[in-house]
Amino acid sequence: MKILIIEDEESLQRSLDTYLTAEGYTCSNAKNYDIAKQKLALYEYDCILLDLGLPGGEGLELLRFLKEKDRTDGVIIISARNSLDQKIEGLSLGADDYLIKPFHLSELNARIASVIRRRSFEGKDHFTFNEIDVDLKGKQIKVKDQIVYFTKKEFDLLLYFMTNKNKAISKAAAVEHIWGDDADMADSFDFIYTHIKNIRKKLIDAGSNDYFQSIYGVGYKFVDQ
Amino acid sequence: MKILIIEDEESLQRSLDTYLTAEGYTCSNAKNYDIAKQKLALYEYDCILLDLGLPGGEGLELLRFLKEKDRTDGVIIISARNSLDQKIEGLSLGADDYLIKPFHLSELNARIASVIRRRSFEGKDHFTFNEIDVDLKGKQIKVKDQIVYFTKKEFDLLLYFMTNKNKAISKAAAVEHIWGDDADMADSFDFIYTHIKNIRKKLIDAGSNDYFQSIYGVGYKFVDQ
DNA sequence: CCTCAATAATGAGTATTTTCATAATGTAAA
DNA sequence: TTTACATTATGAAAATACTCATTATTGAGG
Repeated sequence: MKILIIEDEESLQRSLDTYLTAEGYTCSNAKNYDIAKQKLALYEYDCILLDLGLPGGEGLELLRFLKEKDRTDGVIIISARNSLDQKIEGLSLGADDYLIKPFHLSELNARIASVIRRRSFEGKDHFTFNEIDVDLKGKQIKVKDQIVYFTKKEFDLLLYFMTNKNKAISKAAAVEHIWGDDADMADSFDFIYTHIKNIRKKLIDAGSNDYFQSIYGVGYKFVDQ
Repeated sequence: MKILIIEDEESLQRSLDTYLTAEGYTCSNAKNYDIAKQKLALYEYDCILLDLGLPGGEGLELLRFLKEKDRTDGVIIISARNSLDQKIEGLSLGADDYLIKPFHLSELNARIASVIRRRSFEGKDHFTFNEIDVDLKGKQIKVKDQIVYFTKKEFDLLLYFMTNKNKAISKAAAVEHIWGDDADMADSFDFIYTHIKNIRKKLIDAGSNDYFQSIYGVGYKFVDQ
């Protein structure tokens, strides 16, 4: 997953890059309008973090550029709350989300994941990976064209990992995804082991592979292989 | 719950008023800056729906006014997506949420409920109603100073009804609140009967009243009485 | 390589959530 | 009033989710 960080404030840019790289994203940086435009001309990104605080309203300019070109890159706007004069036209210009500084990196991470996931589903009603086919509308999963029944939690979890293929997912992140806001209610994440075990069993029983690779001290990665 | 609708487009204003009144809110209308300001000077509202499309940026002006006066009314901004020149400074100015036209009334309804709920919790860690005391941090409920154990779903449901005291809640709305996004996965809402039954029993066993009044064809209302 | 401590997997038990069949109740029409 | 029909209540059973104790695996440091 490729992310473009458009941010002039160097310390923030560096934290973002470090954090997101650790999260498994491939980051590219642009510290001003020109570099950003140049990179945007060359590549598409899964998600663009755009600081509207670039001088001279250049942030909005970039957003307009993307819109004109019918680009489908996900965009998350970052802006300062105290810059009252800063115009936030962004959402009308098609940005996917916004964040007001200061924000927690984990919050950013969640939004990026959500934007990427939303985009990867856009218009689709099936999500396929090798012999696994997830029917998003019918909430049904087929493995090798055979319906395999997964419980709701299993379904959510499997889909979550599939949409984050080859990306290490911490247990905490997975639990937050299952539990949503109530995640803080959980005092132990142990039940994730049970769910993973059950999903693995169902997949293997259906003649598929164990795509879940456990990452010691972190969580799991759903791998190609 | 009092809502102020600041909207100049008459047909939209009327739909909002009709719908929200049916939802049990008390609506007040303002079709321009002057009327809005006048009403705001007289009353506080639980939620203000503010169309930023008022001529001459008057919408933002109202928002600044509220901010200056340290008003705590909830504010949801409504704005048109295609009005590219419209400046959406709103979020920096302390609005609680925004909606881009056109939107579904049910979506608006959900946001209003969420804004009102959030505000009613602001800074509190207890939510009390007669002899029922909900410890929001400790996720614990006391009835007549005795701890009564509710399961997670029961807890959420009871709290939801308590925060919507005297307001009819449809089963669909309650289920959506329990299930979140997965609500569409539900093909039957029957389990709500069981949950309500169990909550009622626990409350009555603890010496409290049955505050749940069932509304035929709709759902339930948590009443004062 | 071993050893050790930390983390993960597993199986079985417990609790919660949901479904289902049935009974009770409310509403409107005959 | 009845009657018919739809909605809600209830108890019990089934499915699901979570916990816990035990065993296995991992990776760091000797």
